[in-house]
Amino acid sequence: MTNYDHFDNCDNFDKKLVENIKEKMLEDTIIFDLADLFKIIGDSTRIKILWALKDNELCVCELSNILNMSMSAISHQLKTLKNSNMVTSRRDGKSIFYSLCDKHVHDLIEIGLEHSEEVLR
Amino acid sequence: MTNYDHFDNCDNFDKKLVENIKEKMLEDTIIFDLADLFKIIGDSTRIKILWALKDNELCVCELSNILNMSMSAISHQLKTLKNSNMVTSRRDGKSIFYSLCDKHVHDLIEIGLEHSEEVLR
DNA sequence: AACTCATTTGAATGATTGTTCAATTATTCA
DNA sequence: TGAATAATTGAACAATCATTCAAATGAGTT
Repeated sequence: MTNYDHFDNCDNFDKKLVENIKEKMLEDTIIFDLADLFKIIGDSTRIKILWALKDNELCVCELSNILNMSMSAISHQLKTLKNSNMVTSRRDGKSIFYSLCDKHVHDLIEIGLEHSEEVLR
Repeated sequence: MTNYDHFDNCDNFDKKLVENIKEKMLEDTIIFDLADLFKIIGDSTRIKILWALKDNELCVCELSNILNMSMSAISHQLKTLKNSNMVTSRRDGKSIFYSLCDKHVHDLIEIGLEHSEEVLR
């Protein structure tokens, strides 16, 4: 556990400000959860899947056709999305239908869309 | 350019629905920009940096102390944040002060925080 | 000018990740 | 039961990425 305390001595180092910011820093568990959340939607394939599932439930075969990707690739990504509680599935005969778990998931993408133009210039 | 058209023939394949979703799919450029945006804030170090810069401008030395990481690591991350137009810098003497480029950046993290508890169970 | 301070840079490393491929499971239908 | 369909799985591969280390830069100081 390295402690980089040899870096607390630059000329303008504002000890009070730094301590204040340290106190107000988010807890590590929260930060890691938050990073994980953004990591999940930080992939174009997964964004497409979530966008396709916006108003419909779809089977792997249909998603594979919509994204023009192999069913295996889609299935792997659906598993990731399921592990993050973003999609659920239900079996109907031979097919398995996926749908959004939570409206929050879609909201986040919408909000990202609104901000992306402005943030990324 | 593989075309996975051998996947458009499962029993329940809803051709109309699939075509409809394809039409409403986001443009690729938009999806990639959006994925890039989420990718950038999908890292705990960068989230901490952005959170620390919420209300203050800070130099690399201070950030290095707040995150307890080497200045080199911080500097590398600041560079990616700068390339994504999320932070700016200004030199003052020997130090270089970084600050948030845009309120949208911080908004996105706040929104992610609100949603993360509900999305991630 | 030489010296220190604050930061940046580039190469190297280990870790993670998205997709492919081949094999496997689970269900339906004949 | 056996064949066909729909989806999942795990290993393998290449690509990307965060951090470290050592060296280099640029600004202030003496």
